[in-house]
Amino acid sequence: MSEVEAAQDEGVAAAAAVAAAVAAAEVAAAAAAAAAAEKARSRLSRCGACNNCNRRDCGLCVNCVDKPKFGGPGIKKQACIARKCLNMQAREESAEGGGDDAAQARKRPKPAQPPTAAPGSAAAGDGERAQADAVGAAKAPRSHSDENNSESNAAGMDTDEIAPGVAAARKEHKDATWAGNTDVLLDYLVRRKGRTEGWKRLRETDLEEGRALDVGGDWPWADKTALEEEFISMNDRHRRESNTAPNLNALLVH
DNA sequence: TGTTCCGGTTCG
DNA sequence: CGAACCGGAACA
Ligand SMILES: [Zn+2]
Ligand SMILES: [Zn+2]
Repeated sequence: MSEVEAAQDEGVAAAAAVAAAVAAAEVAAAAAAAAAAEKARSRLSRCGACNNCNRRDCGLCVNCVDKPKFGGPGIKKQACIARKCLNMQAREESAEGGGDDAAQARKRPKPAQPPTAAPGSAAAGDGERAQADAVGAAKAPRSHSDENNSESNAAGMDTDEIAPGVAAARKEHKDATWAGNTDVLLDYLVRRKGRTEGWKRLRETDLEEGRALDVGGDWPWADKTALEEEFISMNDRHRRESNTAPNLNALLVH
């Protein structure tokens, strides 16, 4: 083989390689564009079917405690750690023609009602342990010095009759929820990394001495802290991978 | 209106 | 690079 011939072969090979590279690049670019376009619309939302989706707000994790509903400042804005969906689904783009399926029923969380019956009574119990008072949830534990409570009900007696046991149970229920709130909030404040701004603002306004009451609920987790840790990492891992892996069925814990 | 909480951005 | 923040659409 002459040197000229060898050089020609090399040239041909190089040209072919370039062509192949260009083609591959085009494919990759197209894929990237498609992926980017996909990412733009279509968020993921909770499946509504997994264990966590069917849980109620625990009211104790850092994410719950952050919620205004629980007296938090709403800085983190994340789902309850115990409720973080384990199988996020692509949001179905709009409603398909005609009557849609039963996907609607399992969208939003259970209201998480306060006790409707005094503990020990017939209607109490059966998995109705968790707290989370969403009804008439007062604002922050101590909203800015503002009190406007005037009884203006001159119409006489009201027909609203709540059994004394229930009223007491509700109050206790709520007190317990709020008590844990401040503790967890404070704990998180000293334990967290990074940012300062949001919570700094909180510190000078809402934070105050918390009465430690400790919620006496029987949670499914034995060691609250350990499980919380587990869920936090799961949460983040899921979040990170959700770009490429919309379905993480492997994480289902049925 | 208030709540949920994803996902992108920014901070450490 | 992971943790924290927060804009803001979807929902109730
Ligand atoms: Zn929670
Ligand atoms: Zn789910």
